[in-house]
Amino acid sequence: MAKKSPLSDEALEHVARRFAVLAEPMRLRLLQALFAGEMNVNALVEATGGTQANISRHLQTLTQAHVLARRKEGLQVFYAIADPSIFKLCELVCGSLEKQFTKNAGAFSR
Amino acid sequence: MAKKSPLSDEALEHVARRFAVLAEPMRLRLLQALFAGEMNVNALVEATGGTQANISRHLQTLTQAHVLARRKEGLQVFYAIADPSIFKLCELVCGSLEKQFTKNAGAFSR
DNA sequence: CAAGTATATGAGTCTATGCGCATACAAAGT
DNA sequence: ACTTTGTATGCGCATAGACTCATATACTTG
Repeated sequence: MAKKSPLSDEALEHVARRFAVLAEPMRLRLLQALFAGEMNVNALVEATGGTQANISRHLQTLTQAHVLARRKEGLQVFYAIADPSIFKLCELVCGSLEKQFTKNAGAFSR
Repeated sequence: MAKKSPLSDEALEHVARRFAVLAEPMRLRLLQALFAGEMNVNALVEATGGTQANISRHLQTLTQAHVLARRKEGLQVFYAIADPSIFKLCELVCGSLEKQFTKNAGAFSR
Protein backbone atom coordinates (compact mmCIF):
# COMPACT_ATOMS: atom_id res chain seq x y z
CA MET A 1 0.00 0.00 0.00
CA ALA A 2 1.73 3.17 -1.13
CA LYS A 3 1.24 5.35 1.91
CA LYS A 4 2.74 8.64 0.78
CA SER A 5 1.78 8.66 -2.91
CA PRO A 6 -0.09 11.85 -3.81
CA LEU A 7 -3.76 11.34 -4.47
CA SER A 8 -4.89 11.47 -8.07
CA ASP A 9 -6.93 14.41 -9.31
CA GLU A 10 -9.96 12.18 -9.43
CA ALA A 11 -9.45 11.08 -5.83
CA LEU A 12 -9.02 14.66 -4.69
CA GLU A 13 -12.30 15.59 -6.31
CA HIS A 14 -14.03 12.80 -4.48
CA VAL A 15 -12.59 13.94 -1.19
CA ALA A 16 -13.53 17.54 -1.93
CA ARG A 17 -17.05 16.50 -2.76
CA ARG A 18 -17.32 14.62 0.46
CA PHE A 19 -16.36 17.73 2.39
CA ALA A 20 -18.74 19.82 0.30
CA VAL A 21 -21.62 17.60 1.30
CA LEU A 22 -20.88 18.45 4.93
CA ALA A 23 -20.42 22.14 4.22
CA GLU A 24 -24.04 23.20 4.69
CA PRO A 25 -25.51 24.16 8.06
CA MET A 26 -28.88 22.64 7.19
CA ARG A 27 -27.32 19.31 6.33
CA LEU A 28 -25.36 19.38 9.55
CA ARG A 29 -28.57 19.97 11.42
CA LEU A 30 -30.09 16.96 9.74
CA LEU A 31 -27.11 14.84 10.69
CA GLN A 32 -27.26 16.12 14.23
CA ALA A 33 -30.90 15.11 14.45
CA LEU A 34 -30.09 11.71 13.00
CA PHE A 35 -27.36 11.10 15.53
CA ALA A 36 -30.17 10.01 17.83
CA GLY A 37 -31.31 7.43 15.30
CA GLU A 38 -33.43 6.83 12.22
CA MET A 39 -36.13 9.41 11.42
CA ASN A 40 -38.68 10.01 8.72
CA VAL A 41 -38.84 13.12 6.57
CA ASN A 42 -41.61 14.84 8.43
CA ALA A 43 -39.87 14.43 11.75
CA LEU A 44 -36.72 15.90 10.23
CA VAL A 45 -38.66 18.82 8.83
CA GLU A 46 -39.98 19.58 12.29
CA ALA A 47 -36.67 18.99 14.00
CA THR A 48 -34.78 21.34 11.71
CA GLY A 49 -37.42 23.96 10.99
CA GLY A 50 -36.81 23.83 7.25
CA THR A 51 -39.34 23.53 4.44
CA GLN A 52 -40.28 20.06 3.27
CA ALA A 53 -38.94 20.66 -0.23
CA ASN A 54 -35.61 21.87 0.99
CA ILE A 55 -35.18 19.06 3.48
CA SER A 56 -36.01 16.52 0.84
CA ARG A 57 -33.32 17.93 -1.42
CA HIS A 58 -30.71 17.90 1.29
CA LEU A 59 -31.63 14.33 2.17
CA GLN A 60 -31.16 13.43 -1.45
CA THR A 61 -27.71 15.01 -1.47
CA LEU A 62 -26.66 13.18 1.66
CA THR A 63 -28.02 9.88 0.41
CA GLN A 64 -26.29 10.15 -2.96
CA ALA A 65 -23.06 10.74 -1.08
CA HIS A 66 -23.70 7.54 0.86
CA VAL A 67 -23.74 9.46 4.10
CA LEU A 68 -27.35 8.48 4.73
CA ALA A 69 -29.34 5.35 4.03
CA ARG A 70 -32.93 5.41 2.83
CA ARG A 71 -35.65 3.02 3.89
CA LYS A 72 -39.18 3.24 2.63
CA GLU A 73 -42.03 1.99 4.76
CA GLY A 74 -45.48 2.56 3.39
CA LEU A 75 -46.00 6.26 2.88
CA GLN A 76 -43.04 7.30 4.94
CA VAL A 77 -39.35 7.31 4.18
CA PHE A 78 -36.84 6.82 6.96
CA TYR A 79 -33.31 8.11 6.82
CA ALA A 80 -30.39 7.03 8.96
CA ILE A 81 -26.68 7.69 9.10
CA ALA A 82 -24.96 5.13 6.92
CA ASP A 83 -21.36 6.25 7.29
CA PRO A 84 -20.10 6.02 10.86
CA SER A 85 -17.05 8.14 10.05
CA ILE A 86 -19.38 11.15 10.11
CA PHE A 87 -19.38 11.08 13.89
CA LYS A 88 -15.63 11.35 14.18
CA LEU A 89 -15.45 13.96 11.44
CA CYS A 90 -17.80 16.25 13.32
CA GLU A 91 -16.06 15.62 16.60
CA LEU A 92 -12.70 16.49 15.09
CA VAL A 93 -13.92 19.72 13.58
CA CYS A 94 -15.75 20.76 16.71
CA GLY A 95 -12.70 20.10 18.82
CA SER A 96 -10.48 22.05 16.50
CA LEU A 97 -12.87 24.99 16.46
CA GLU A 98 -13.13 25.00 20.23
CA LYS A 99 -9.39 25.35 20.46
CA GLN A 100 -9.51 28.34 18.16
CA PHE A 101 -12.22 29.95 20.22
CA THR A 102 -10.46 29.55 23.51
CA LYS A 103 -7.37 31.04 21.93
CA ASN A 104 -9.32 34.05 20.74
CA ALA A 105 -11.07 34.32 24.08
CA GLY A 106 -7.66 34.59 25.68
CA ALA A 107 -6.73 37.37 23.33
CA PHE A 108 -9.86 39.28 24.23
CA SER A 109 -9.60 38.88 27.94
CA ARG A 110 -6.26 40.60 28.03
CA MET B 1 -19.53 19.51 29.47
CA ALA B 2 -22.92 19.13 27.86
CA LYS B 3 -22.24 16.29 25.50
CA LYS B 4 -25.55 15.88 23.70
CA SER B 5 -26.74 19.46 23.50
CA PRO B 6 -27.53 20.46 19.90
CA LEU B 7 -25.11 22.94 18.42
CA SER B 8 -26.31 26.50 18.00
CA ASP B 9 -26.97 27.89 14.55
CA GLU B 10 -23.83 29.94 14.82
CA ALA B 11 -21.75 26.93 15.74
CA LEU B 12 -23.19 24.94 12.87
CA GLU B 13 -22.22 27.68 10.46
CA HIS B 14 -18.69 27.61 11.75
CA VAL B 15 -18.50 23.88 11.29
CA ALA B 16 -19.98 24.14 7.83
CA ARG B 17 -17.49 26.78 6.90
CA ARG B 18 -14.65 24.60 8.09
CA PHE B 19 -15.82 21.81 5.83
CA ALA B 20 -16.30 24.26 2.97
CA VAL B 21 -12.69 25.31 3.22
CA LEU B 22 -11.69 21.71 2.61
CA ALA B 23 -14.18 21.24 -0.19
CA GLU B 24 -11.93 22.36 -3.05
CA PRO B 25 -9.59 20.01 -4.88
CA MET B 26 -6.99 22.71 -5.34
CA ARG B 27 -6.87 23.45 -1.63
CA LEU B 28 -6.56 19.77 -0.88
CA ARG B 29 -3.62 19.62 -3.26
CA LEU B 30 -2.00 22.48 -1.39
CA LEU B 31 -2.54 20.70 1.90
CA GLN B 32 -1.17 17.50 0.47
CA ALA B 33 1.95 19.32 -0.63
CA LEU B 34 2.28 20.92 2.79
CA PHE B 35 2.03 17.58 4.55
CA ALA B 36 5.73 17.28 3.79
CA GLY B 37 6.44 20.55 5.58
CA GLU B 38 6.56 24.29 5.20
CA MET B 39 6.78 25.68 1.64
CA ASN B 40 6.82 29.10 0.00
CA VAL B 41 4.26 30.26 -2.54
CA ASN B 42 6.34 29.66 -5.62
CA ALA B 43 7.10 26.12 -4.60
CA LEU B 44 3.40 25.53 -4.04
CA VAL B 45 2.57 27.00 -7.43
CA GLU B 46 4.96 24.56 -9.05
CA ALA B 47 3.85 21.64 -6.93
CA THR B 48 0.20 22.10 -7.74
CA GLY B 49 0.35 23.39 -11.30
CA GLY B 50 -2.00 26.30 -10.56
CA THR B 51 -1.59 29.96 -11.41
CA GLN B 52 0.11 32.21 -8.90
CA ALA B 53 -2.97 34.37 -8.40
CA ASN B 54 -5.23 31.45 -7.76
CA ILE B 55 -2.84 29.75 -5.37
CA SER B 56 -2.42 32.97 -3.45
CA ARG B 57 -6.18 33.25 -3.05
CA HIS B 58 -6.53 29.69 -1.83
CA LEU B 59 -3.70 30.20 0.61
CA GLN B 60 -5.50 33.22 1.92
CA THR B 61 -8.67 31.22 2.42
CA LEU B 62 -6.84 28.47 4.27
CA THR B 63 -4.97 30.95 6.43
CA GLN B 64 -8.08 32.88 7.39
CA ALA B 65 -9.62 29.58 8.45
CA HIS B 66 -6.59 28.99 10.66
CA VAL B 67 -5.77 25.83 8.77
CA LEU B 68 -2.45 27.27 7.61
CA ALA B 69 0.09 29.54 9.27
CA ARG B 70 1.90 32.30 7.40
CA ARG B 71 5.51 33.26 7.93
CA LYS B 72 7.18 36.02 5.95
CA GLU B 73 10.90 35.88 5.35
CA GLY B 74 12.29 38.58 3.13
CA LEU B 75 10.56 38.48 -0.20
CA GLN B 76 9.12 35.04 0.28
CA VAL B 77 6.15 33.86 2.31
CA PHE B 78 6.12 30.40 3.80
CA TYR B 79 2.97 28.50 4.60
CA ALA B 80 2.62 25.52 6.89
CA ILE B 81 -0.19 23.44 8.30
CA ALA B 82 -1.31 25.01 11.56
CA ASP B 83 -4.16 22.71 12.49
CA PRO B 84 -3.05 19.14 13.06
CA SER B 85 -6.62 17.86 12.95
CA ILE B 86 -6.42 18.26 9.17
CA PHE B 87 -4.39 15.09 8.93
CA LYS B 88 -6.97 12.96 10.66
CA LEU B 89 -9.81 14.59 8.78
CA CYS B 90 -8.30 13.64 5.45
CA GLU B 91 -7.47 10.15 6.66
CA LEU B 92 -11.01 9.60 7.83
CA VAL B 93 -12.53 10.73 4.57
CA CYS B 94 -10.11 8.74 2.48
CA GLY B 95 -10.78 5.64 4.50
CA SER B 96 -14.51 6.08 4.21
CA LEU B 97 -14.31 6.60 0.46
CA GLU B 98 -12.12 3.54 0.04
CA LYS B 99 -14.75 1.44 1.73
CA GLN B 100 -17.36 2.76 -0.66
CA PHE B 101 -15.20 1.95 -3.65
CA THR B 102 -14.45 -1.58 -2.59
CA LYS B 103 -18.14 -2.12 -2.00
CA ASN B 104 -18.94 -0.91 -5.49
CA ALA B 105 -16.11 -2.95 -6.91
CA GLY B 106 -17.60 -6.00 -5.28
CA ALA B 107 -20.96 -5.25 -6.80
CA PHE B 108 -19.43 -5.05 -10.26
CA SER B 109 -17.29 -8.14 -10.00
CA ARG B 110 -20.21 -10.35 -9.12
C1' DC C 1 16.39 55.74 -6.62
C1' DA C 2 15.64 52.27 -10.40
C1' DA C 3 14.86 47.64 -11.57
C1' DG C 4 13.78 43.07 -10.40
C1' DT C 5 11.49 39.41 -7.81
C1' DA C 6 7.88 37.31 -4.82
C1' DT C 7 3.29 37.69 -3.37
C1' DA C 8 -1.32 39.85 -2.95
C1' DT C 9 -5.48 41.91 -4.70
C1' DG C 10 -9.27 44.50 -7.50
C1' DA C 11 -12.50 43.70 -11.20
C1' DG C 12 -15.05 40.82 -14.15
C1' DT C 13 -16.89 36.37 -15.82
C1' DC C 14 -18.85 31.96 -15.23
C1' DT C 15 -20.60 28.01 -12.83
C1' DA C 16 -22.61 25.76 -8.93
C1' DT C 17 -25.94 25.46 -5.61
C1' DG C 18 -29.30 26.78 -1.89
C1' DC C 19 -33.99 28.24 -1.47
C1' DG C 20 -39.02 28.83 -2.45
C1' DC C 21 -43.12 27.88 -5.09
C1' DA C 22 -45.89 24.97 -7.27
C1' DT C 23 -46.75 20.53 -8.72
C1' DA C 24 -45.92 15.58 -9.49
C1' DC C 25 -45.60 11.07 -7.73
C1' DA C 26 -46.51 7.12 -4.46
C1' DA C 27 -48.97 4.62 -1.19
C1' DA C 28 -52.84 3.96 1.82
C1' DG C 29 -57.59 4.28 3.20
C1' DT C 30 -62.67 5.10 2.06
C1' DA D 1 -61.84 5.39 -8.50
C1' DC D 2 -61.25 9.41 -5.38
C1' DT D 3 -59.04 11.61 -1.58
C1' DT D 4 -55.64 12.20 1.72
C1' DT D 5 -51.05 12.07 3.34
C1' DG D 6 -46.02 11.83 2.83
C1' DT D 7 -42.22 12.66 -0.13
C1' DA D 8 -39.85 14.08 -4.41
C1' DT D 9 -38.89 17.21 -8.26
C1' DG D 10 -39.02 20.87 -12.24
C1' DC D 11 -38.21 25.67 -12.55
C1' DG D 12 -36.57 30.23 -11.62
C1' DC D 13 -34.11 33.45 -8.80
C1' DA D 14 -30.34 35.00 -6.09
C1' DT D 15 -25.92 34.40 -4.07
C1' DA D 16 -21.31 32.42 -3.35
C1' DG D 17 -17.13 31.40 -4.90
C1' DA D 18 -13.45 29.74 -8.29
C1' DC D 19 -10.85 31.32 -11.95
C1' DT D 20 -8.27 34.78 -15.02
C1' DC D 21 -6.05 39.10 -16.23
C1' DA D 22 -3.94 42.97 -15.03
C1' DT D 23 -2.00 45.61 -11.61
C1' DA D 24 -0.54 46.81 -6.95
C1' DT D 25 2.35 46.08 -2.98
C1' DA D 26 6.54 44.61 -0.43
C1' DC D 27 11.08 43.69 -0.19
C1' DT D 28 15.93 43.24 -2.24
C1' DT D 29 19.75 44.52 -4.94
C1' DG D 30 22.54 47.36 -8.01
